[in-house]
Parts: sequence; structure tokens; C-alpha cells
Amino acid sequence: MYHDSLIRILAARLADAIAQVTGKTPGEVDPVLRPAGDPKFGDYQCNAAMPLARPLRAKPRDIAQRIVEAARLDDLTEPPKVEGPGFINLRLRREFLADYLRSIRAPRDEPAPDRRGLVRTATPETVVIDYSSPNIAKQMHVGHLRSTIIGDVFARVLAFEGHEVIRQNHVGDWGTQFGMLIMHYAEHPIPAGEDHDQVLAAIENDYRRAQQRFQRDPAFATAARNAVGRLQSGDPEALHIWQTVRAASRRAFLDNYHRLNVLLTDDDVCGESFYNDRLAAVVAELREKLAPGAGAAHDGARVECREDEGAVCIFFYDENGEPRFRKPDGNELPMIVRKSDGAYLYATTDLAALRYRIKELGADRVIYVTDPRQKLHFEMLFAVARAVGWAAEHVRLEHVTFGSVLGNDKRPLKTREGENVKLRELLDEAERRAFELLDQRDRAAADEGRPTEPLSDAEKREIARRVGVAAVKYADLRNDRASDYVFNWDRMLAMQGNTAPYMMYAYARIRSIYRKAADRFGTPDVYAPGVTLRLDTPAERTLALRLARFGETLDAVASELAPHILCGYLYELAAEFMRFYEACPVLKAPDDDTRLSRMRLCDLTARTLRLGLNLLGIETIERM
RNA sequence: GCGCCCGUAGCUCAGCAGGACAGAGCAACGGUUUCCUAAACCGUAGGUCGCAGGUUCGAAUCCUGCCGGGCGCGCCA
Repeated sequence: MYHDSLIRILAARLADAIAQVTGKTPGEVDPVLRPAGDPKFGDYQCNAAMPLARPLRAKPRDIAQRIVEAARLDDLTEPPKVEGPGFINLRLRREFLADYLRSIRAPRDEPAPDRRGLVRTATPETVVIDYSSPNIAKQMHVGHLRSTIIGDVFARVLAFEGHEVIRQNHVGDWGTQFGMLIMHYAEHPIPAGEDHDQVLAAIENDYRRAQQRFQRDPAFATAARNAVGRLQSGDPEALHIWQTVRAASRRAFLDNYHRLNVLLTDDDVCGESFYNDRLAAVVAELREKLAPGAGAAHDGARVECREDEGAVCIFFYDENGEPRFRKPDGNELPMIVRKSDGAYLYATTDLAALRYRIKELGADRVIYVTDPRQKLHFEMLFAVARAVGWAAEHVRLEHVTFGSVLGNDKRPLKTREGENVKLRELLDEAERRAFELLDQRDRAAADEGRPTEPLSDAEKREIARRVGVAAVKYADLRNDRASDYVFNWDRMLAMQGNTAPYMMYAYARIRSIYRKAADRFGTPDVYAPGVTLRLDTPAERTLALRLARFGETLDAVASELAPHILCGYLYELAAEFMRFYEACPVLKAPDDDTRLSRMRLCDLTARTLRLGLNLLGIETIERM
């Protein structure tokens, strides 16, 4: 059994050797082990020798040679080669690779769901992830897409690694804007109906009308401001309207989440209103613990809470006593936690939320998935949480940002009318296009006289549904989350290259092989003890190596919170499977042993694709 | 003004804890179907890594400056 990732097994051996050469302990040295830049150099390369040349006063190639001589690698690799300026090139032995993969047991011998041989972390943490967070009384649009699906991948991956994940959907369900809506619905009926998204669209429309009236009708504006106060003091009519609007909004959100195949449920909703009755206490605590002079000094830096121009503010100073944040006029910039009129702000709510997450939910780590414009806000928020003592040193606070979705004009994606593209319209369009493509494909096959497995209309609709959603999500996740990306229908649903359908197709091909195998050979047990992996051809070996790297890939995805690394891996895996598929007949393999070996490689590939795609929140399909 | 982010092939993007000639997909051109789904596979062509310096045995990657684009900066969220 191998519980460690391939790269860690190799790195440990090399660290021992480098320690011998340098006279340090293995824990002190970095083997600088990387996947080989070019397959002709091997599978991995160790770049540790070059930087050692100066301190050891020796030629890098000589050092490399000494490392190679000290390293005990013969059970894992072919004899290492020292090449170029001092690279140590490593090529894994076929037997080791086969052995490593054989330690992945049959699904029936693993606890469900399939972990594909990967063990849970030895140091589980409680991780709160704040993501999606739409505002009520408005439909979800592309602006919510990234936070929702990126945050969802974090939730899935960290839970898979064995952490306790608590999802928090911090919906915007409180604020002055609801005064307008309350006044509007005092005079008009609140929309209702079966189609939750349509109901919410109608509410959003009413909201916009109310906003317009707010602008030009001073009496209405005053009434709306008063309505906020009525809502806060628990006036039954105001409360009823607010609750109805909130419930309608949440129903529509849940429909969207379900369709997007994200994990968020109604239980994960913990909106701004949840913190209302905690705000006063939070401000009181800040005033007490961060009173000027009370000085919870943190490595010289200082955070203090005091009144300024009638507002309760928090000021930040660095170790030299200089303000950490400044306004354009050069004066210091505080975080305001209570306005001069006594009202609280979203900064106050966020402070209450962070306190709740650490002190009551027991978070060791809090991850916020929002756009980068809020960077300054979170910098302040985290500084306060540290200074006031809510976040102990071991608690990690992270603001994870993502870029914008752009249209072809390189401006944030809008409809022709200049509105945000609604999530629902986006998914409808994706499904429609996927269905059309399926039809085209079948017609083309018929024209060329190629046989196809006939699909019923219901099957086609289901395939189009899953492919459409998968294509939208994958097209987003495959990009580095920090960078903006240009949204393009044709590219996304072209379904060639690095797209979800490509990987789903690879998966469907494997399932098809297994269906045919069952017809011809019964159901062979490819995980039986006698079945060995024969990695005789280059295509088989390449595929096997990729399969063996799944563990180290997931480690990287989790530690860098980078879904696109998983996308890249799955694309390489699918592409290498496609090459294997062309080069190595499975059902018509030359002999029984080879056939079973290849079928097992196929199943390992299918399991890896399915697990990997599921971690991205994408469902596989048996046929397409 | 201060701070942060971005600039890699015609297009869309990887690579950026420094490492061997800068990778992929799309588009272009050419090829593959008696064989497990051609939503596939193989091949050709295409780049002064925004510009200029610096550090280094070695820079797309680190540092500085400049050019171009975006974002943030007190009672909104």
C-alpha cells in the first residue's frame, strides 16, 4: 500500500541523499523535485544540485553525481541520469508504477463514496467557506456565477481531504433598500406563482420601479426611510413583506443552485439579518477592547476604536505609528462600524459574522470568496479580528478573489440592453446549444453511414442538460481564478479541446467498453489478485503515470485553492486516455492478460475522471 | 496622490516557490474510419513572453523604472 503521493515518496528519498551530501538533516533540505519539463528527460527532475555549487564550492554536475550515488532509489526508478548543467533526471520503473496503481483497490473494497485510494488528512480543520451570497429581491446573474461555483469546488475538495467544511451563504437580506420595497408592496400585491425565478424577476422589476419613485418622489422617499425603522422595530406589516420577499428570493436561489449542481442548501443560508441582534454587542466589545490606550499591541502595530465626527470608527496604525490606510486627501482612513445617525453598516455585520464563525462555529480557517474590489475591506476586517482577539494565531483568514467574466468587447459581460446576463438564461442557452450539437452529431453520423448507439429523446435531453451545465461551469473553472476571462459561447460549447464535454466523452467511451465487455466476456473482475498492470506500450505507461499523479494534483489544488489545476490535470488525463484508446485495443487485445490489464487501466481512468469532475461539481454521463 | 491587479502565438488561455530549445486549445493547412462512440486521433505552420535596465551559472518567472489597461481609497454593499 502507498499512502503518499508519488512526488512525496521520491522527494523523501532524495532529501535523505542530499542531507548526506550536505551534512544537514533531511528535514532541512529541499530536493527541488519537479515533474520533468520534457518527457525525453524522464518523469521527474531534481534541481537541487545547482544551487549547492556555491556553498559546497564544487561543480554542480559533481554534486549531482554525489547525490545520485547517495540516493537509494533502485526500487523506484531506473538509474538516475545527471544531465545538462546538473539536472538529475528520474524515470520511474514500470514495476513500481504498476505496483503503485495496484494499491488502489476495487470500489467494492473501499468505503463509499469512491476515494480512489486516497487517504484523509491527518490534521483535519474546521473550515468556514463564505460563498455565493446573492442579494434578495434580485435574480442571480453571471456576477454570482464565479463565487458560487469556485466556492463550491473549495467546499468539495476540502471536505474530500477530510476537513470539516461549513458552508455559509451570506445573503444580502437586510439594509435600507428594503424600505422602498416595503412601501411599494404596501400599495401593490407581492408577486407569487409556481416559477420561482419568474416570481423573483417580477419582484426585481418592482424594486426598480420603487427605486425610480424614490428618486423623484420626496414623500415616498421619506416613507421608505421610515419603513426601514419600522422593519427594525418589528412592525408586523413591514416584517411580513420582508419575509415574503426573502422567502421568494431564497426559493429562486435554491432552484439555481440545484440546477448548477452546487452543494448549497437552505440550511447554509446565514444572511445579514441573522446578525442584527448581535451588532450592538459587537460594537460595545470593540469599543472596550480596542479603546485608545487599552492597546492590544500586535508586533508594534496598533488598532484602536474611537468616535470620530459622530461615527464609531476603527483606526489602524503600523509599527511606526503611521496610519496603515489613507484617503485620497492623505488623511487616515478608518473602518466605520456605526454611523453618526446610530445605524450599523455592512462592516459591522461582517465583523459580527466573523466573530460568530470563529467563536461559535469553531472555525480554524475562514475563506471568503468574493470579487477583488473588497480587498481593502477584508484587510481591515481581518486586522480587527486579530487585534480584538477573536482570531488566534493559528486561525487562518483568507480573502480569495476571482476575476470578472468579460464579453467579447473585454468589458464585464452584459446583454445587448446593458443588463446583467441572468444565470437562468445562461443555463437555458447552454442546454439548448448542447441539444442542437447532439442532433447535428447524429445527423452527420447518419450521412456518413457511421453506426451510432440510438438515444431516446428523453436521454438526449438529459445529456444536453448535464453537458450544458458542465460546459458553463468548466469554462469558468479552467481559468486561473484570479484573472478575468472572456466568455464566448462558441468556444465553450465547441466541446473540443480543454472543455467539460471532452472529458465526459472520454468517460462515456470507457463505460461503453465495459457495456460491450459484459456482452462478450461476462463481467470480468479486473481487480482480482491475479490481474497485473502490464505497461508495455508508451501509451499505457503514459496513462498510468498520469493516473498515479492524481494525489499530488489534489494536494496542489487544495493548498493553492486553484480549481484550474484540477481542470488541467483532467484534461491531460482525458487526452492521454484518448491516445491510449487509439493505440491499444482493449476488447480485441492480443491475449486475456493484456485485455484485463487494459480494462483495469480503463476503470482507473473512469474512476479518476468521475471523482475529479465531481470535485469540480460536474456530473458524468454513461453515454453521449 | 497612495495602494493593488493585469500585459505570453491571429483568438482564448497555461506556465511565474528562477532551470534544459516558451506549452495547450481554437482558428488555418494536410492526413486517419474493414477496429472498443470521428464530440476522436496524427501531422504542418505560427511567439522580440508590453519596453528598458539590474540580480544570477541560468529570468516569461525575482528587483527597479517606464508605457498601456483595470480596480480600490469615510458614514453604500
